[in-house]
Amino acid sequence: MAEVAKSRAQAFQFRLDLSTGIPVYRQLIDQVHAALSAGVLNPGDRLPTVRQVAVDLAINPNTVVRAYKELEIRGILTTQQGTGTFIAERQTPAEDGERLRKLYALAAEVAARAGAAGYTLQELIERLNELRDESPGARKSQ
Amino acid sequence: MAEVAKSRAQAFQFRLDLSTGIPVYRQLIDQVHAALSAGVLNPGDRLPTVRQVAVDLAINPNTVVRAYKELEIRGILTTQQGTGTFIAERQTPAEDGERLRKLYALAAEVAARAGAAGYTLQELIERLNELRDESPGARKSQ
DNA sequence: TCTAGTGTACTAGTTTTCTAGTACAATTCA
DNA sequence: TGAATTGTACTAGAAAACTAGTACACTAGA
Repeated sequence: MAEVAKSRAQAFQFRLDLSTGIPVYRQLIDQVHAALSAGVLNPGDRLPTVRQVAVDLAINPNTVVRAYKELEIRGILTTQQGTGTFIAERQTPAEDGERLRKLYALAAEVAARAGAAGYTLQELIERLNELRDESPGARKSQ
Repeated sequence: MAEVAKSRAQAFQFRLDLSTGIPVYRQLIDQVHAALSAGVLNPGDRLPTVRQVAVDLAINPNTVVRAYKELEIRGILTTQQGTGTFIAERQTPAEDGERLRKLYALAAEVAARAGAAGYTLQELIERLNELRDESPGARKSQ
């Protein structure tokens, strides 16, 4: 028994809302993003195993894999076959990982809010584009 | 021959980029939005007819209809069977005004938060664009 | 080595999305 | 009224998205 996994941040659990029509794998991704921005998950934390999530939510392991894989591609987490899945220590070594990670989290949250309020992402993006064009002051101080 | 349509803002034309993988109907919607924000299209302007667009772009009339219909639902344009499709005089007829105002408020708040966190609006917009392209579904209630 | 626990790969079925085919209905104008 | 022009409705097929079934491979620990 991996007591490490048990004693640490194993508390994290996924939820599922089938009434929204939002794909399961995307809900998982969003929840990881949200947990990251909320500080519930931190670098090095272990995520529940593919099978564990599959059993808990009564879904197929591959659906969990898909979510984990996308997050891994973005550098959000790392997977180690036979060991487990963990929040990456450094999200994106390319640039300032922390900064980019927060930007992702912010974008995800914004997207979720817009959707919940009945707006398409496209609509929001257009308004933001207008704002950007209107007030160059909102840009990086130059 | 409707010389009215000919002499007025009939200049507007749709384009199509099949290499992007973005659905045709969506490209049409985006182009109307872009033309509106760019001032190329203005309230009262007539859009090319469903059939005209279908012929020009070698697509099915119903694909054009779908784009026009979504824009109509949002109050962007009005259609009149047997007459044509026009940019709505008032983009925000009463109740839609409330909706748009809230969108503006949301956009403003988002912009403020991004700025406070040290991101440019451009950065956020780019991430949102990625999110949009990743999940074009999200299913807006119809 | 052996076993338990982990992620992975391949394939397939179902659902949703997107586009098309075809016929119908409303409007305008001579 | 009747023809031409416009948008609309219904149906269906192809493609993509999403999830599932099943077997395999890697890792850690006894």
